[in-house]
Amino acid sequence: MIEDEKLEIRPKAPRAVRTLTDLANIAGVSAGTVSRALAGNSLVNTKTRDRIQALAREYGFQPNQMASKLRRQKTGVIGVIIPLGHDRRQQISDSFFMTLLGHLADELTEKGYDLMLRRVVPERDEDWLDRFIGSGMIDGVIVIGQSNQFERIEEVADGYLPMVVWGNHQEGQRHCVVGADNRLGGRLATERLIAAGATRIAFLGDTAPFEFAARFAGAQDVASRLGASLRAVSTHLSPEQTRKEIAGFLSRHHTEIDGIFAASDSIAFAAMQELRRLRIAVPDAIKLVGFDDLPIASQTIPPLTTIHQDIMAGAQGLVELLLRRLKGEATESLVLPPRLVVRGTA
Amino acid sequence: MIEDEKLEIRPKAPRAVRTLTDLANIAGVSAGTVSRALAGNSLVNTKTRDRIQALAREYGFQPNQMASKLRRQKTGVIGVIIPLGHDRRQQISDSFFMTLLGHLADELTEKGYDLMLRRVVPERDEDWLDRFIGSGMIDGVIVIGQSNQFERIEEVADGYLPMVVWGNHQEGQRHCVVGADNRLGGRLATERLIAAGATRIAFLGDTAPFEFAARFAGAQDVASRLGASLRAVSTHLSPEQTRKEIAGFLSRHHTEIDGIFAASDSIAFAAMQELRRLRIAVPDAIKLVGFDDLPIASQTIPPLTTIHQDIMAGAQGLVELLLRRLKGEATESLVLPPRLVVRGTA
DNA sequence: CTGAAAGCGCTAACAA
DNA sequence: TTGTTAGCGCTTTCAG
Repeated sequence: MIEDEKLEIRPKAPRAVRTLTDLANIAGVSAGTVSRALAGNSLVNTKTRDRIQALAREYGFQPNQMASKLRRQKTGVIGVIIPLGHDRRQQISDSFFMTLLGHLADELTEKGYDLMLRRVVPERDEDWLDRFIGSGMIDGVIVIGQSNQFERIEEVADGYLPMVVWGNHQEGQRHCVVGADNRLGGRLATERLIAAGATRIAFLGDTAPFEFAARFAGAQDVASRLGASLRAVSTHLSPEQTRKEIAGFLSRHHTEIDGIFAASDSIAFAAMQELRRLRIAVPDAIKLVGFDDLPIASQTIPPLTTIHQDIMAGAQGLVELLLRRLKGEATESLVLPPRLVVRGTA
Repeated sequence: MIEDEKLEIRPKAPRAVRTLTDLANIAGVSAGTVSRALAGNSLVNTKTRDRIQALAREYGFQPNQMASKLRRQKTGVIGVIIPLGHDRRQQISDSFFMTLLGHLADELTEKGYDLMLRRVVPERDEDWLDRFIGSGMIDGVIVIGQSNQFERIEEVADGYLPMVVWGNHQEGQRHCVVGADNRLGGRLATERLIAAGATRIAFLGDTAPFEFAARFAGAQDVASRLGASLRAVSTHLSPEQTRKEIAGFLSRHHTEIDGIFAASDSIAFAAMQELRRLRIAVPDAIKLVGFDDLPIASQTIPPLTTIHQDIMAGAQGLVELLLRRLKGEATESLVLPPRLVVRGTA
């Protein structure tokens, strides 16, 4: 008899205690009570609660999240999606977006949410956003960058509240966005170039994405007002391609300009390198201003004059607005003030 | 009567078709059939399958993943966890890790998995890894960086197969790791410094993490063999703190050295900046070699001589090994060859 | 304060 | 080829 019992018990031993019911049996209570105890529910006797929690720790028990999420109809997970729209591989602001992502992870963790990350190529999948939202895996979504998907995002926003987007704010748009005032940033950058003596300015960067378009628009505002000439040199595709296009433009047309407004720091770095290769002095022959203020911006030689974006404030804003939307509030967009950081290139 | 019926039906209308059963009712079949049709199960009649799929599209129906995952006992999600161990804020290789993360996202997506990201401070939560694994939310886990958690990871590896770690390979370790041969990288870097004329070398970086320790060990191998002196200048805590420590060391001791092996490119950049501030010529007075070969490394002035790590190959290796482990295979670790890239600093 | 019971929405035997 | 049925493991009324 004793042997039989052993034989029956053994097979169970290795798999330990996997379910609420397992633990309930050990504790001599019902599954419901265990559930309440583990949730810290005040309806349960303090003693039993402590006892069950101790047991759970002892057996390394953790409730199955899938079951819990299914039952409670919420997941505790926020989706973060990066559309790689106008560009196959990670676009220019890549480094910027990745830093933003890091802060988002910290911020969400602090608020008790998990983060599900997805990178998509919208061209390959029309329903990239609906699919993520409708997957039932996330309670809300943060979109990093509007890419060339402004319209798609607008459509989704009409029927789905818990979504916040990092990007540019357009007059009258329907989706909730957090981002710098790109147009103002463009103005600040261009004013600086002109103040430093530039009169013939080139804007370097893809003008298709709204963020960049706004930066260019800001540059136009100022250039036309202050009588400087401004031309857009639109780059395309991959970072390598961008680099080539910049190199091509500079080698052919550098004599026609005396100032560069780079749509991002990454582009500014590429331009600096090319200017150096061409032995064109920065800022003496050509002034240069970037955008983003990546950590590395202060470490180039000469250090890069650029427009600072507060990434951490951005991440906090995204999360805070999303949490409010999760509660059903319809929030306003948040436009963060950019700041000119004068260093050595203009 | 008719009014009553309306009143009962209305409230349901707005929420459209939310479950398999809803769609089954519309299609006039059973939930089981819908499930099979949507899964592309070949057991279902081609006609009904197409009809149901069309209906699903029409109504924008997507099956609830939580229910599916619970039922199938697998989630289709891979956890990616970044332990911030020896350091509160993102440690030195931050930029490197973030790039790795980007490639991981692409790689996992391609294999049909979703990615759940979590950053943790192990000191605050002893069970950081068990908790993630035991959450029931992920099928497997990729740990980015061993940080100071080598032992913890080893323990977990004993009882949990589907885990792969980015980091350093130690003789006889039990967890499956993917990473560069850091010791070899350290040797290559130091050989280069000495070949460039350095004889008194400083290693800059926190030697606590195994990856960095191995890089330092490689440096020791070479220094002792080739008769160069080598000292470790261990940095700590945050990037800002690191920067201060580097500045402190250099301003006090720069005359005592003629070569620097920086544990990462980020550290190398900080050192370059400080050297420049002190008006110490690189590479004339002090040679400098980094580690990682971040994209920006080629853009500093002078461009950084460094040890190249193939990040994409690393990401692919991590995912491939994990998928094999998911199938029950016990895989070997993967050690990637580092490569010296000679540029302008040594 | 605790137990019993009814599902959350889906999938996979098992029947038909 | 399709329908029926029995849960996956958890939470939460509703009783007691």
